[in-house]
Amino acid sequence: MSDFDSPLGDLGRTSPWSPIGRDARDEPSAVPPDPFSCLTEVELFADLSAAEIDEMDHMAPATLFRRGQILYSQSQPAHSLFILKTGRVRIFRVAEDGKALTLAILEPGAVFGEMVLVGQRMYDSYAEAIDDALVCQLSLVEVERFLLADPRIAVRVARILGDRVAELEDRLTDLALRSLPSRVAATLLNLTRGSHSGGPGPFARAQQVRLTHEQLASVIGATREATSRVLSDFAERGLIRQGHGRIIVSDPARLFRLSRDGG
Amino acid sequence: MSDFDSPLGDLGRTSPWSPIGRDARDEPSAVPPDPFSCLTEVELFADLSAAEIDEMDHMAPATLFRRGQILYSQSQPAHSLFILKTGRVRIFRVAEDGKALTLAILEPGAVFGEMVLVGQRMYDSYAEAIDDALVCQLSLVEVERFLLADPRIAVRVARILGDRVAELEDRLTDLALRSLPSRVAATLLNLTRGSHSGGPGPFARAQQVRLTHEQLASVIGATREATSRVLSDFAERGLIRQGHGRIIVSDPARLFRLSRDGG
DNA sequence: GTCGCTCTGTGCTGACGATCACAGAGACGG
DNA sequence: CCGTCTCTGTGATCGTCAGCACAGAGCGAC
Repeated sequence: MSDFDSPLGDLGRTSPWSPIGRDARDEPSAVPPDPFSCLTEVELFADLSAAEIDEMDHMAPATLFRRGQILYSQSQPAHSLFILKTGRVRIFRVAEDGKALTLAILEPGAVFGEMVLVGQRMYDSYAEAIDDALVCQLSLVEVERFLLADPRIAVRVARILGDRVAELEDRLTDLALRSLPSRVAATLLNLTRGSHSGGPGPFARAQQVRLTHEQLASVIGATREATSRVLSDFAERGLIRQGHGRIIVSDPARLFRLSRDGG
Repeated sequence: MSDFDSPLGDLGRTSPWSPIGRDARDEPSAVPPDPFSCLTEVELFADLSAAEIDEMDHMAPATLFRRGQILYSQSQPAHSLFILKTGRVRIFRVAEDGKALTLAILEPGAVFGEMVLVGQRMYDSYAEAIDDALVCQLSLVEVERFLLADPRIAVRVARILGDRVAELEDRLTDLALRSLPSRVAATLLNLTRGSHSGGPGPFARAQQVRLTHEQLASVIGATREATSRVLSDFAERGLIRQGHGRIIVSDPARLFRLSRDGG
């Protein structure tokens, strides 16, 4: 029951950052006493009154997922809206051969599972905690009652989806038209600026990307090896600095030029 | 004034299906006497009453764009919502080196330029008439007054954008994880099913894709030559039949298998 | 410390697809 | 019909990146 019934073969655990071998056998711990708000500071709900937020908070239990745990998958699809409180979550898909592509890396304050809001199922996608992550869930029923009825929120949903469309179009053209070095550069810049996700931070922190080469490769759509080679090159040229599991962008301007010149 | 002021170099007209050399120097003809409705049969407006539709129709002048004409571009961005009445339109982007990727091929009944609804500009994207195309335009001001205020419409906008997100995620994973033959197969299937776009037809016509290899290649994110080779192979295997500028899908089932097996 | 792990660097090989370069084949306009 | 265009087929070459294999490097645990 805890194993995937996905069409994936029984590949070794060497498969790069794909979910095989890391199922959710450990029950996510329901966070016991949590009278803290899941909804404040999240842009989606910015229009709600304090009373409304309060009411919804009671319906949104917080759950702690440990690093590596799967929040949902094909075999266990989600029927709720998620709000990421702390930690990071990645959304990804897996091909028949076990290779994975990361669709998004979410920071605190992000809302995901939005597809249930507009009646789509989330095709084949997985969500996994990158760090230990505290997540609030709103069941579909409440979501419909509260959100879709409210025009202000519907507009916000549209805006969020619009942003997502723009981002996906960017990534699609990058993948189709740009060289690997360009995509690495572009992705690094995105991930540093990416801390705008409605998070509580006043503005972007240090230009630091806390990902391994493997994780980054899965966002870019390339192998770990190729990505490592590009990053080493960038480091030699002084564009970035590296340290296990983190990459510091030291010359964003030059990286930006590189991302558009075609590498 | 009629030439692009984009960063594109002056490439020869050999460049594949990119906008160079095909500007909109011919003024689009305003269709003179057109008391016909732009909005009926378009799902976005399904919730409006007959009177409301009538009122909006008066604000949406129809314009005829000839095959090859550009409806908008970076240099001439659009600030309106478009409704495609007849003909086909493609949305595409162009990289610095002149290579283009087609983001969407729109059929009659499609609404585009939706990004203005949610406050984004349409980054770098072009729209071009594939055939002679009749298009209605709603200026941003009216759009805001009528649409965003109406919760029913806001929800529909969200739904359309949600569909678009799902489609883009599919294409992104295909491009990242699948071989060229797989993508060709998947794209052909998408384009035959794609005739559901709210068009007036009772149901999908013949399983026919009216595109040249070049046009298809630009959707897939590959070169014309590579695409041609794959298509020839498919034809030999009896999966499709070909005729200048059109491809008939004769064995969808086998194509579907091919699209998932990795080629 | 020292074992074990993940993370990173790097060489080699091969395959897929881009690129270049034509040649034949339909379509279309006079 | 005949010339011109666009569309398609196909060969040859070349570069990029995937795939594999392994070695060293940092980090945590005990």
